[in-house]
Amino acid sequence: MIKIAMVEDDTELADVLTQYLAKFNIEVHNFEDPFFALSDIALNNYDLVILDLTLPGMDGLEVCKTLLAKHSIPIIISSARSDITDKVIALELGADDYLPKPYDPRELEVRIKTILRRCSKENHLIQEDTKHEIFELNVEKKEITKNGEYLKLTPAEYEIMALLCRRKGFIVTRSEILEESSLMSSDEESGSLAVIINRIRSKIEDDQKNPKHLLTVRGSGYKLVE
Amino acid sequence: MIKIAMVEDDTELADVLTQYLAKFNIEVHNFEDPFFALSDIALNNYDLVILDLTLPGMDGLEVCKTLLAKHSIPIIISSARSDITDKVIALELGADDYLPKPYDPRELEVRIKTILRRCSKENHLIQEDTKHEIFELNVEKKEITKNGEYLKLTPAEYEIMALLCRRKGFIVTRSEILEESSLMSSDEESGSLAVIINRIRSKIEDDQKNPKHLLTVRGSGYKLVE
DNA sequence: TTGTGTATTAATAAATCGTTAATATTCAAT
DNA sequence: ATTGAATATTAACGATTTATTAATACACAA
Repeated sequence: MIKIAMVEDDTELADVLTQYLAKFNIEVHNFEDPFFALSDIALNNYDLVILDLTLPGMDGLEVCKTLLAKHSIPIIISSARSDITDKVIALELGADDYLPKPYDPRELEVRIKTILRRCSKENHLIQEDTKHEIFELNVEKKEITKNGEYLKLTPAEYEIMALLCRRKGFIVTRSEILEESSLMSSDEESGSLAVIINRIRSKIEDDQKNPKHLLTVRGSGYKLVE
Repeated sequence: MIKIAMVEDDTELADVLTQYLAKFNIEVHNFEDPFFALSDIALNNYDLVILDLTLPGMDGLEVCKTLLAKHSIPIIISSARSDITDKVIALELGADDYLPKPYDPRELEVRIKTILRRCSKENHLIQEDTKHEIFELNVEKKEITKNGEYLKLTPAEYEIMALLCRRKGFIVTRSEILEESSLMSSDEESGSLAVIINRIRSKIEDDQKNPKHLLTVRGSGYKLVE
């Protein structure tokens, strides 16, 4: 479970993001008030902070500075201010990423994962006890590996597999897959999905007839387990 | 035993919820009068507050504000007001969840459990003395484990087992099971239930002939014990 | 335009799972 | 102990969901 502190005054946006990220096993606590956020971050162990720069009453960059000074927690800056210097300043200060609004929640999810991966790699301690993941998704490279070995997937296969990877361990419904995948017709009744799932299995399962990783949850959807 | 303070002027609804939640080992004390509620909450240790916003005489949001200021108790807001701003305001204030009326009692039960789990995780102390449960239900993953081991259950088996888990230690009548399970015919006379109970036993009991966990309470129903 | 790679469709097969029914067992009341 | 009602067991059935396969349509790049 990834735990994130978000500092965002647009509660509606915060709500959307919270719900979206929950699907990917990311728990979001939002704070409208940056001071309250700062004190809570001091108390609880968050994995990451998402900080909106356009806050009322306080300059977001100040919050960022304080955070960096007091904690060694990864920070993603999000801002509607088109001012390019903000980005530069934030990154100079030591923020880990900058995401101009508006952005796609999926984009945010990817960045979060990327940053956490990077940070945990920097942390030798954590690197040690990081369990060996069988399936690894590299969004930048558009690559999925199984035990380090590159899986040759077609675009649609990749999209489905990537979604399953991101939601590893959790059920993904058929309609969620169809909605997410731009490459496939969203027709629920079409058999395409089953066909592609089948092809993925032939590529990732040792015994295709007895899947150990890509499981079907009858009546619900599919689920990738390690 | 989970102890909840409910502030709800619709006593009929309060009654229904109280009875429903009692089945899941949740004790509800209802207060029609918010001021009386506030004083009682100060005196007794409740685990959570369910607060109706549409109260007569006093603005529910004021109650919410007072609660948050004086206690660190989780709050679920419930309201018939369709006004979206209420939700936003409540969550901004620091309420933990918002449930628009009318809602399914089952929905409420799930939210209560979720919030308490989340809050107890934040509390390091409580996290320590959490006892090791044999059977664990993960609603999101649609997964039930026994001593950490995944139980492979069919949909109907899962539904029944999930209900038994949620009411762990208490008797669940046959008709309650049949009502709850959408997958099974609600025909009381059908023998299906017995068959499925039997199949569950074969999966969770060490000695199926002498069940230690899924017990039948002759004349009443079934009961899951650890 | 052509060819290769890929998604879709459709038709069939297979697996899954709740139901039924027939029989056995258990338990409590008399 | 005997009886009757409640529950358990087992196997077979059939409806539904999912998998498989092959044929077809489509898109994109050479």
